[in-house]
Amino acid sequence: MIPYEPEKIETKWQDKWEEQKIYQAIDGSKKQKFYALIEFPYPSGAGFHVGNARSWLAMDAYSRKKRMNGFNVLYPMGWDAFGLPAENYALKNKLHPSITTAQNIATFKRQIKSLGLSFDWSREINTTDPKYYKWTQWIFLKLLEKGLAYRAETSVNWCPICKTTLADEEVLADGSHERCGKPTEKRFQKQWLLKITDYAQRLLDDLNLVDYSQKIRVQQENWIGRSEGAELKFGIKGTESQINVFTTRIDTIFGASALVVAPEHKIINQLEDRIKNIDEVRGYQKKAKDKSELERTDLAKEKTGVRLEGIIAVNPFSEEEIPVFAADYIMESYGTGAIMMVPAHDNRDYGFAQKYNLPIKEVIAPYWLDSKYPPRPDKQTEKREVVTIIVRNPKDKKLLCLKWKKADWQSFPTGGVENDDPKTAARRETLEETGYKNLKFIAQIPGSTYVEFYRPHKDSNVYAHFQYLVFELENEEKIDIEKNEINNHEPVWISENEIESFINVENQLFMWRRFKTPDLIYTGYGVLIDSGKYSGLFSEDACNKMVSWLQEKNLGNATINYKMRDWIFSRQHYWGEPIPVIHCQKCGAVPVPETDLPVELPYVENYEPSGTGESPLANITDWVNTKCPQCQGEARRETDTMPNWAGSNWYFLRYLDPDNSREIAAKDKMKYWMPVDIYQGGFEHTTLHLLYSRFIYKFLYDIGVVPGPEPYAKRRSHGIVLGPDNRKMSKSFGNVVNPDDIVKKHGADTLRLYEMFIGPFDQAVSWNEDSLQGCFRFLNRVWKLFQEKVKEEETSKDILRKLHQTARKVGEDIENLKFNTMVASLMKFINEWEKSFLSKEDAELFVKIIAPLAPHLAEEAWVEILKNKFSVHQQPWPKFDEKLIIEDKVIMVIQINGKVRGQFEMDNQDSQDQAKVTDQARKHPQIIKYLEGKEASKNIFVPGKLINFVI
RNA sequence: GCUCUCGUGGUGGAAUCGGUAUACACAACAGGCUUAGAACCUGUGGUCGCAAGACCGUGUGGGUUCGAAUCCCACCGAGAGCACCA
Repeated sequence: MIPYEPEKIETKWQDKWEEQKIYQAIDGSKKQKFYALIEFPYPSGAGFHVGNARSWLAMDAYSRKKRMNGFNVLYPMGWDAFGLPAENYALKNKLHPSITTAQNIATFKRQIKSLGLSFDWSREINTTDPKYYKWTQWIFLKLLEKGLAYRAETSVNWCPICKTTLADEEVLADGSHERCGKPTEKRFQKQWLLKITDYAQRLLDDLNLVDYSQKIRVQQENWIGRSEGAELKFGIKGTESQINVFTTRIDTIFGASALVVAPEHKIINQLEDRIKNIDEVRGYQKKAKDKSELERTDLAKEKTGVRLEGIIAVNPFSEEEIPVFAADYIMESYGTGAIMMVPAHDNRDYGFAQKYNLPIKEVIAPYWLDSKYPPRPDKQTEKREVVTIIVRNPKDKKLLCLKWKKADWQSFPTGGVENDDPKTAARRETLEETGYKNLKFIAQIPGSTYVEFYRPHKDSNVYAHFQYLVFELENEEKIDIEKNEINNHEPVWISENEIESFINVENQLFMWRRFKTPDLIYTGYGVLIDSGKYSGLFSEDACNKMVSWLQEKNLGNATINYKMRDWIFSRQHYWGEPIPVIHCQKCGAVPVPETDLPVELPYVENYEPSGTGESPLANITDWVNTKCPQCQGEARRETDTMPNWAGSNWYFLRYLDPDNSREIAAKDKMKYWMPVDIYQGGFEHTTLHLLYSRFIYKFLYDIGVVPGPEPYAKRRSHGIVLGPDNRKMSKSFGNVVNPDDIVKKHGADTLRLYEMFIGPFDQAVSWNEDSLQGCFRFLNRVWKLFQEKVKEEETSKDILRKLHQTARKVGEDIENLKFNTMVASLMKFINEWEKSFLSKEDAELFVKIIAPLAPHLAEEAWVEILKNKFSVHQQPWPKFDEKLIIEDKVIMVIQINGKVRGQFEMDNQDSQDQAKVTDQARKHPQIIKYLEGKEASKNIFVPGKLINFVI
């Protein structure tokens, strides 16, 4: 037998695949296309690590299977080579970025080849190639033309170490720079911005057009952060001025005890003369401005503010007069930069109100609890003859009205303490420990599960929690509350519309009383109290009615706000695409004419950031000084460059037509290949690259360049690979695993197998080479089997069935990206194969299903051992035989009251027949003793699986 | 604080329209092969019991169900993302 020596076979086939170009995608083929995309890497100095490789390998297996399925597969690769890390690396190593980048790409390509990845290299792209970035610049010109790129003086994040401005997204939550980890500062500077906010709603809506995993979708939604609310005007007493306020909770307006504006708010300048303590206010403004990002995000920080003395706002609903504050917990950039403060129903407002001694007025009552249970030890419970509880089922929002008379409390079907059952007793004990003595009643709502009392947290409160109801409204018949002599034990469903009339009938708001003590703020929806004519309404209804009223009086309107902000598009760096704009004293910012593209990055010796806020390009006078394209006068080029996201926004289009010098890509090619069928990448790019590129693609769609509204039909993300120490693989931790070492030791196929087997593809996994052995062993065994367990005889029926079952499982698992169970099923199969043998034909089937995973071994077995024609990767994916998969014998399980008590084998056909199964099961020796002298009240039968006797 | 995800043997994990929990692999132990080691092969896998078998068992408590890792509620814990977002 020839031993398995991967180093010998792997390079041999890698060379042959390259030579024969078997992985090239064909433009405009008659075959159905399939575009599989992975995020193209930034070619870093150290080469890539096993974490990077994981998703490429997964998509490689996927692409290989799709090719075998008969698709014309495009699986391309390129280089996202612009950006800060390239520049930093080059600075450190005293080499020009273009040289180091080229070197790094060579390393990456060597590594990629050694893993046997099936990329189509004829379409390789590089974002730093002027022929490529010509089109990055072209897109910018189009954005400029449509008014989606603009310049504005903005507060930007500045990193004093890297001497550059940063996007919000590059600053971590603690205010440090994502790359260097050092604190950042705020600076004001003229910057280019892209109006991604114009696309906010479409970016949100069109998530419906694509298949993204739930996690990605939710994160994008949160990032866009749509919130619906109302904008309304508060008048300032004695002036014509008004303050615009945005709120999502207009239903709480009767509880507003102040207005709070951002320190930068324009009202301060407007009414400067009226503010009696203007010096104090100015001082506060200055202090707020000087605060670093770090201080402003400090959670433990107490809220500060300053009252605008002499300014009184008027609540348009209650006509109450309330003070106005400026505070830095209000963001100028979100909403209107002003809020109404409702301390009783907002945690931040509550903290602020306590500090400044403002009234806390509750206007929303939680409505699902009645205060009767349990009696508060610190308060006299009101005596009432009738108690009503309203419970809202959160699922379908139906409301249940329960009413019973005091006399009947003890007669509830279950639960009264009077007739303690063990569970109730235990509950009462728990309650008594918490300080509630003399408990009289623990009522169980009929049909619901039970009423549980517990201490929620911070041992401040005890409140009652009712488990939700399990009833369904069988018919929607209306119930006349007044007439209905409500049966004390029967629940009565009422619809939400009826609640208002119900309240009127009862006219008893006591039932909304709460358990909470005032130091816990209730921020949810509820029933309005102390809110004038809106009292008694539910929050949702109240919001609608209040907005209508505002519209009528022309005081406000329903509005929508987004958290997402415009995208700062300037960088003060050398290693990026120059922004194609010329600044002329006469004409202003003039776009470079399309015919002059690309604006090439000049070669320059000294490319260190200037640190003044200007890019190093500013020093190259003969490049900077130019003529204005409009007036031909003296002018200067824009010296800022684009962020590294610019080149990656649209790269997937360039793969379709990488050498096109007339357009981004030919229309027919885009029409054929787009959209990307599956886009696989890291979860960390969900709100950056993924959202940005969707925006740019939509823009290109609007100007008629691309054929559809969404670039990626399907997006999945993979879990990151952590180092053996469970930390993120990073050079600074020294836990980076280089695939080269593993390839050298065990071969590429072992690495490929292991990366898939290590754990669920979408979850984070830590690298642990213990089970790498198992994968190597597996391949050795497969190798041995091909040589020793392939015979010129027909495969036994049993093993053939298992082979076809495995083929089905492998195919399904690849489609569902469940690579770990795919490997497991292959391993399971060879455990069977070892006990038997396969015919040559069936061995070939096995080679095909293992080919996407272990392409080298499969090719060697296909060509050299089984003597077939090159290449296994161009064979059709095997069809499993439905009939062969069906087992003829099945194991039936016998349960008594749901517990497994025995099992027996029977014919698959008979196992579908309840009578036959019951009959056989009754005769089973383990079962007889259970059934003796007893009658099974019913039995549950699951065809082909089990029978359950209920005694 | 908010949003999302997750919690199963010594370990990575499998099983979710509710139906035999622990597939597959690693490690460990025992045995075989071997001068020896490596490699390879076989066996074992919660507790009690000689055994048949019984009982426990998927973070905790409760519920629904003939039957729950899976569905519902609460709690505890871990991870990720966002964060003074009105």
